Amino acid sequence: MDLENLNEQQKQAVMKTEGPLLVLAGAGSGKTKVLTTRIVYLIQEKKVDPKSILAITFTNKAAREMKDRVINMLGEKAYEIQISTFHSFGLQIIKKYYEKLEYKRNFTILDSEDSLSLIRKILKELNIDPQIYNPKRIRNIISSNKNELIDAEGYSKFVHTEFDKKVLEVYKKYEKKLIESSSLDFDDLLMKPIILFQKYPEILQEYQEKYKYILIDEYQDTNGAQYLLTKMISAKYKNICVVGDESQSIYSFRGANFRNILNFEKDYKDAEVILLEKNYRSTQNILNVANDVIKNNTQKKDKNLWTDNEIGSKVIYHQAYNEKEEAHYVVNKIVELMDNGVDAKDIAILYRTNAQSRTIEDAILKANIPYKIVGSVYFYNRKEIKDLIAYLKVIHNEKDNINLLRIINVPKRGIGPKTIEALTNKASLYNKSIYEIIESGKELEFKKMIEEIKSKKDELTLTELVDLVLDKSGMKQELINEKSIESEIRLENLEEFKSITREFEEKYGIISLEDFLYEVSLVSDVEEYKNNDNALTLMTVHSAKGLEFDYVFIVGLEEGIFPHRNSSENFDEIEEERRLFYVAVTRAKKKLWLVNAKMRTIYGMTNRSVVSRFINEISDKYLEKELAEIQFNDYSNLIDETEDYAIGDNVEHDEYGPGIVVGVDDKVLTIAFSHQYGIKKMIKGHKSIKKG
DNA sequence: CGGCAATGTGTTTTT
DNA sequence: CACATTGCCG
Repeated sequence: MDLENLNEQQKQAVMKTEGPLLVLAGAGSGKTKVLTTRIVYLIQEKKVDPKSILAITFTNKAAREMKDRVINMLGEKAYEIQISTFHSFGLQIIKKYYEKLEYKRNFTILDSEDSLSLIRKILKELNIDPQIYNPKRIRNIISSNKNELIDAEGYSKFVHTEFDKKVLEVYKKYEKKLIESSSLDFDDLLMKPIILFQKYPEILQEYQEKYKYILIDEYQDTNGAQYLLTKMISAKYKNICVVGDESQSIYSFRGANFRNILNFEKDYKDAEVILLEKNYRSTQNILNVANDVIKNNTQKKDKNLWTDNEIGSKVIYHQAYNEKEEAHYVVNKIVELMDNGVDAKDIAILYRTNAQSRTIEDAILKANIPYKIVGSVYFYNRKEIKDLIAYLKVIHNEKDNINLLRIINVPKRGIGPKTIEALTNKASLYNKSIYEIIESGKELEFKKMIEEIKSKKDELTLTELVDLVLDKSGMKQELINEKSIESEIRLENLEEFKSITREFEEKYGIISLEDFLYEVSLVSDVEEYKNNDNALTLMTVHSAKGLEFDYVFIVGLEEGIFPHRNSSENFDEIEEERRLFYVAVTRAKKKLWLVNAKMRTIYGMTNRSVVSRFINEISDKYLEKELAEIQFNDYSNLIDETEDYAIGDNVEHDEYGPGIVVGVDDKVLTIAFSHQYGIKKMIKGHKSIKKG
């Protein structure tokens, strides 16, 4: 087999098939190529049975990409390789051994929003004030414990404060309710297989024997459960190859532990380590910027990206006057690029928080550039879609109280909070599901409706079933009656959903409701089904991981935004923000712009911003700085240079009303406005301020 | 029970 | 500012 198009390190990583191997793959160093070539090498050269290879990724997208590439290289045989995400792998195990885990065959997978409503419900039942015990926070605590394999019982050992005590109470009830409703949350998909393996060593052995060769992508993002799961399965043959880059670990807030990668050599004594430092993606200038910043992190392996690519133009650092001008600047540059023949799809605007997309979107709309915003509103998170799926889930598993409560009064059928409370109480009194104890009233009509659909479901295709649900539930009619733009969009989304079910049917032939629900539960983004048209991409840096673009704009490089204010206190969190910045920079192939604004309005408050520390960490020799005070003419007439101020002057602001000057410096006034606006800094002589 | 006004809250999010 | 959630009243 031909390995000639690989570099020396890549070749080593492919050929070292036996024993533990750690591949530290810098951004753009050909990681996926190594992984896929390695799989092919195992099969073709080492005559390994495709069935004994397990390759694990984090996203469906990555799994699919790997699969496609391997299919291209291997053909038919590739279908026998187990290439899947952590969660779908976990699900497969649970599907096989659900009985040993006390689950019914028709268990439900709850998404994070479902978990949250379950927690809200539990708080209510336990009479715990959600103001003090924030449901989201509690969910996160429970989730991170599960990711570290700490169940409620285990958590009881960590209880110190009153707060912990309440969390424990909720956690216990949460566990109980999941079992009662035969439901699993996302974390269970990883945790339950481990519990299964611990309880039944013979089952673990079966998996150890089956998967003699294991590959894990993005190892820096593994959490405790994922780490242990793969460790257990690889324990016998120890042919485990992990690929990752600790400098790209950006999900620690979700339990990812990049120390898993740093500790790999300790975990596997005879591990070999291969560094992939040659970058095939970016210009030297871009890499220099990335290296300059990331070297300020203390927790990392030494690694220095280099490239044979050209030096390229310097990275532009542009400071705009405010966020509108920031957007204006970026859009102008993009128009320029496109005038010079660049395709919109080769350009991306990256930001730290979704909220930043608005201003940019406005500017893009004015310039009439085709664009797409990735990941802000997930298709499956839209209300009407979630409602429809909730119906399907209840039809599949009537014990699923969470989804039942979601739709019992959707569309409105006169079942209000009182009735719901009564039903909930009765259900817990008799230790039955809500569905079971329904015997009268409007809710009985609801139950009969579900029963009717259930009785017909076996004769229908999935798409027909969806139609029946939309019809019988009244969801469709409600939207038709509403006749608003909003309801039109919702109806369209439901149609879109049917096109997805149709696609499933084309792909798999007859697909059961069960399989469809499992699949849908593990796929959160419909973009994955959609074609990539030629559009400019707007997205958060997090969503940009793993992608690349010729031209990249990173905006909002200000203290408080990037790095984010919630992370600026804590050392570890700042390092994570820095890794995030590193990820952002290394997305760019040809040219990179770093952009920020001097003034920014957040939550309706305008404040002067401080340049992001990451900008200051970059050596001047790689940067071309454009520190525009006022970039565009239409702003210059707002400044009146003749006005002079002193401390104590009374002023009147267009928006904030009366204020008193409390500070004057060269160009900037500090003004105290009424308390709802607070103290603000403004450019001296700005037309929005008048002496009063 | 359902609709509307008041109030509060505010990162990132592979599954 | 923009959105979600809560609380009150018809």
